[in-house]
Amino acid sequence: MLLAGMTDMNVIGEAETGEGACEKFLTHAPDVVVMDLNLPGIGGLAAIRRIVGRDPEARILVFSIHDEPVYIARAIEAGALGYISKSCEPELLVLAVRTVAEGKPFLEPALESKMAHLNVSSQTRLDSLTPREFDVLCLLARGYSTREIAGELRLSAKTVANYITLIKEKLNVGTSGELVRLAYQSRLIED
Amino acid sequence: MLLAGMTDMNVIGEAETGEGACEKFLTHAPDVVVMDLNLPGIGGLAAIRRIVGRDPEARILVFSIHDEPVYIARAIEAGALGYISKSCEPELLVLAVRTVAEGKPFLEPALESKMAHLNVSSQTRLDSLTPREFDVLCLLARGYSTREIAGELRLSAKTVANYITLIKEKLNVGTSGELVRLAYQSRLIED
DNA sequence: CGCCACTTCGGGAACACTTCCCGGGGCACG
DNA sequence: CGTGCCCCGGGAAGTGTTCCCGAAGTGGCG
Repeated sequence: MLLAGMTDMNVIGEAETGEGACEKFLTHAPDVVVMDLNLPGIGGLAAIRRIVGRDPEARILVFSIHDEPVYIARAIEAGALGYISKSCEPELLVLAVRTVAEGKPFLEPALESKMAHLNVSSQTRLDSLTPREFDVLCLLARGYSTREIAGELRLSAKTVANYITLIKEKLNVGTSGELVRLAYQSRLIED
Repeated sequence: MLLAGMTDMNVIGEAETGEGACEKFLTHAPDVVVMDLNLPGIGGLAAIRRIVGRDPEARILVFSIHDEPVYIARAIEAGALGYISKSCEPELLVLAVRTVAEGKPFLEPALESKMAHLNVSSQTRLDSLTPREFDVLCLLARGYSTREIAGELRLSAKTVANYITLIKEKLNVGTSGELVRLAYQSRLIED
């Protein structure tokens, strides 16, 4: 509603899944995309990568409840231009949309400070993961089974299983339980 | 050192494992046992049950870094007489030891209030677990593998696997990852 | 441009684990 | 003294993981 009230902009559509967002982007070619990270699992991040893959000029603003550095870093790596949290002031959202629409990066000030003194220790290890491995870890940490992750990311269960093995190796843990622990400690997950 | 300074008491020994504590108790028959919950995995709780099983009159004071109601409830259920956290005042520890030595229950005042308005919602489900199932869950949540749990609890890996299946059923989850999540949400685990 | 490294994706086979069903022993309660 | 629950584990079948492999795509670099 807030965005619809911006008279100089048109709301082109909404999507409930990463795939949907990607398709809508291709058909409508909007000036700016406001992306939620956690609609279909981690689909958000994957959708950003896919959109940017098709159109490197795409202007994507992430609008997420996650305000953890890990996610911000991943979103920017994926190709997002801006990032603000859902708890921000409405005016800030409007400003962010305008800024990103102009092709300029925008990071919510409150988050900027978080990024500055981010917990390097807990992040260094997660940094060694490739984007795709990170996607898998996110879902795994939420309690998804190998098969569910495969469905969510449109992969073969086989591939997911292989990824999980790789992740365990990289993070130097033996069980999926430890991965979930690590995810919690790295603030990949709320509550 | 603090305890050794109590002139009216003798420090009989220390144990590094649940088994060790149990043996030492049987050979020395001390007036009071100061038990750490998390020395050998969850061995603490199991050790309490074992000691109390041999000597229902055993006076056990739990001295733990865990100050969550779930643990306090489990420890008391296991047969502990007192419970104080490691963050308490030294004098309080001395008082607790004396109180328990007299066969009277002792609960650290700060923890008492926690117990009063404990998060029932998150606990109700864990309540349906039997003591042994709870032990398994605790270790599982810490990232232990089925086999490691078996080793820690001196059980067959088979039995542990069966327990895990039961736990998943009772808590209504499909994956071990979800169990770890639940454990975090129930404050079974720190960080 | 060719090379190399890395990422993404998945098949196949061997192995490990989970699930389901079962039974025995112990303990408590009416 | 049965009945029910808890604890413990075996056996068989199913499911998942691990390890090894190859193919395709991408990006850097001399």
